Amino acid sequence: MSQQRHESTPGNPGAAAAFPDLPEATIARLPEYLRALHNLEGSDTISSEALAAAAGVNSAKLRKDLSHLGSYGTRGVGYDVALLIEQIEYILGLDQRRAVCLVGVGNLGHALAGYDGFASRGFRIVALFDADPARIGEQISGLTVRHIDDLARVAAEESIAIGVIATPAGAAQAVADQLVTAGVTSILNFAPCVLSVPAGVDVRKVDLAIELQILSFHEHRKASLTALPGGRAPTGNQEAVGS
Amino acid sequence: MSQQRHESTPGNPGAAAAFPDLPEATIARLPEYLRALHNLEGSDTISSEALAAAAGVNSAKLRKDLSHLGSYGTRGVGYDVALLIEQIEYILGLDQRRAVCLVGVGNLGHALAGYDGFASRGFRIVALFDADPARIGEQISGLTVRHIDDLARVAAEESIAIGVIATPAGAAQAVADQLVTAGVTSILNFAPCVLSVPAGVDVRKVDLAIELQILSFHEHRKASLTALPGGRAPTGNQEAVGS
DNA sequence: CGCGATTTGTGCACGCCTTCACAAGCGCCT
DNA sequence: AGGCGCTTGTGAAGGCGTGCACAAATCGCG
Repeated sequence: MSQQRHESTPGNPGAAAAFPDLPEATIARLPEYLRALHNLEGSDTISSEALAAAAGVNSAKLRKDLSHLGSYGTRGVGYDVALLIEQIEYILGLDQRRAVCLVGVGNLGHALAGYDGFASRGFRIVALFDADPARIGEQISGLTVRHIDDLARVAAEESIAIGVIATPAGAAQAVADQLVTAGVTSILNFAPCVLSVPAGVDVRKVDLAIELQILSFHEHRKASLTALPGGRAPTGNQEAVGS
Repeated sequence: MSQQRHESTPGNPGAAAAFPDLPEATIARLPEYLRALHNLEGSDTISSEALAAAAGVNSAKLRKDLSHLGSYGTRGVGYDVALLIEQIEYILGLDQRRAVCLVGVGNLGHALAGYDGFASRGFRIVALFDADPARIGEQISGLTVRHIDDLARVAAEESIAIGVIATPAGAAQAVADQLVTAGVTSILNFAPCVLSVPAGVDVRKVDLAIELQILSFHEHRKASLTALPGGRAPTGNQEAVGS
């Protein structure tokens, strides 16, 4: 897919030693490994074959990914589950339980605010914002919706570095600008539009409709293949987003 | 990230002519081009440079992508907006307004059921299912929540080929099995787990927490770089999921 | 009609990622 | 202590995707 880094990655040998720059593809898989590992707690060690199966990837790929983190496996035995969890969580910075704010408590934002998958995997949603005066003050999952103009103040107080945009597309760029001004340096964008941000700010985009459209393409292709003389039903895919 | 096709792609020259097999990376970008094009309706033609900017990609990449569909541009002029929209929608199979069902109307499923981005981009959510008896009969966005056991019957009646799973992880595999049995051949999975499906069924996964974890990694990296002597603030990323 | 400006379509080279295959290392059992 | 089986870690090859740079083609204008 289409992950890319526009990073210049300047030569920085000191930093490289302290913080190995992992391939982007590897980083995208680490959370998957972590989830699989958490399901395996109780086991002491696990082989690359078993962990790869649990994470839905090739075992060679898994070993290469983990080798980039250092050697946390024992030949003939496997990987130490607890140690590996600790290492991956450290690399991903999850041990800090980062503060996250969410802007836009409409249909989707409402659900995200209550999504317990964030809390259970290393994040704290600490503030909700919206521009609609009618929504200010509303209580959602123990948080009070605040006005977007309070963003800068609250972000500073709570040391918020990550922001989630769940507004309509039309408002997203303005919100992104406000987030950047407030010191946020990572943005997860659910609005279907391209955001323009200064260097040093990371943006990841999730577009729910795009995923369906990709599936629709494969449906269309499957249908046109089976409809043709000599056409064969294709074998299945298992794809993951994010990467 | 980690998009991959486990497709065997058998030699099928007849089908290849009728339905060119596009690179997976290209397919993942087509929806993005389509969205940008819809924002440009009113213009007659558009250059690859302008469209690429609107879609957030490189212009050479855009031209190469579109060239895979055939020649719908005119040198010296640009691409015909209306024609390109029509072509991309055809390739993606969106002109059929595919029926989609959603299983799991909890926190996230509720939001997805009401998400208008699906309807506005070529899909019809025609049925909602849940296993919880307390939820059966509930009205959401004009649809009635039905029991999961009705899935096979409804799927056949409505010709549903795409299913969305928004259940807890523990229930996802069982739901996937039921979807497959009901004839669904494409699944969009929001549950944080790996699904096992037979050949011929496509699965795409969206894990909201994973996206945050990837951002967290970059935050961690940025922090460790700036803290080091000689460390430099890195330049910004703009990444897209999906592909 | 011819020329220049503009934009598409693409050959090519480079780099990243994946996958295979195997050497190196570890533990257990005798 | 030695050997055997198992698993990790990695070298190398191949494939895919990206982006540059340019040739080919079209339009408009004089």
